[in-house]
Amino acid sequence: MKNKRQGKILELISLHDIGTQEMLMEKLRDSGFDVTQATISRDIRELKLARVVTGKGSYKYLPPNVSESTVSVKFNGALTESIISVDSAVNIVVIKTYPGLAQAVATGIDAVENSMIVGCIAGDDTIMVVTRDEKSAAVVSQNIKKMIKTV
Amino acid sequence: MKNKRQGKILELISLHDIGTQEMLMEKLRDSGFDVTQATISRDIRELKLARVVTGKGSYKYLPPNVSESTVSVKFNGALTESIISVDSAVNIVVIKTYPGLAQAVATGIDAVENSMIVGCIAGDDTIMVVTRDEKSAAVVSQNIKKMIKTV
DNA sequence: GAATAAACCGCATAAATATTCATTTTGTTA
DNA sequence: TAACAAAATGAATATTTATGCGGTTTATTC
Repeated sequence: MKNKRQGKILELISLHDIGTQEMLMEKLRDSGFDVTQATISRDIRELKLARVVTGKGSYKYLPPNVSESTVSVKFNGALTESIISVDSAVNIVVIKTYPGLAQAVATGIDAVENSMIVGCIAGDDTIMVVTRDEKSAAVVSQNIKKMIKTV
Repeated sequence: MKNKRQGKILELISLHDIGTQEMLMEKLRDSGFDVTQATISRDIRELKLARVVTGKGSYKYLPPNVSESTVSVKFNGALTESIISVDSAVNIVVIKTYPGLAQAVATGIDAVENSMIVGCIAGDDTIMVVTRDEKSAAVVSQNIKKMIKTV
């Protein structure tokens, strides 16, 4: 029963915008699954669902996605050692590397997928990272600097 | 104050595993931001953070996932079929393509001359289009997305 | 089938988060 | 600067979510 119910939960949240466990409970009951909020809370933990803020400012459950796995990805030491300097202006972070290594480092930055980073482009020894806003640029720049230091 | 604080929040959640707003409140206070849980709740909504279940079964705040705001499409048009996603930040539009195709697509974008576009450069799989201002970036980004969809 | 253990789940409640309302702070215009 | 409007915030509280505990069901082994 539990498996079917959890399958139904995944189906429901992908079909509708469901913002609370109570709302989910009602939908589940419509589908013949008569459970309490407590059980749904446990299901959500087991399914590793995320509760996110939508564009409209309301809340919504989402299936597990890249967000979790991507965050754990870290730079490896070799890459951070190729970085000479990091600087930022407005919403752009500029990273200088030793000649020919920019592509490799940029690949690493792409791997550390981060919602603050819109995208990045690399030449031979320079990388430009476009971030969502000025604030993000500062954070990203600072994070990269920290990574350099800890290596 | 609010902006700095929210920037700090982004920094804190990217550096530590923060599972509750109360925990975040303590870290913020350590950093000199003396605010209440209520304010943090509002910040979280504004920053569109997500609360996700970690691998260990605990909870954790994360920045919003890129995939939410990124349009990823696969289509069968001449140039547009090589485009994976379009996004923008401030006055820059970033277009991701399949590997090696960025140059070709960029040539197409240059061809579609537009007074809003200052210029663009292309790497291997990423194009950056610099526009006059923020509004232009939104328009250009929107137009490209439409081109992808209508093909 | 009986005995035992493990998983499941509801109830009640604790813990965490969101929101209302009143106040203060900040920004704007004259 | 004064007067006003808008934004930001805290305190209290409502709402939502997580969990301890005990009962029940399910699975396993004899």
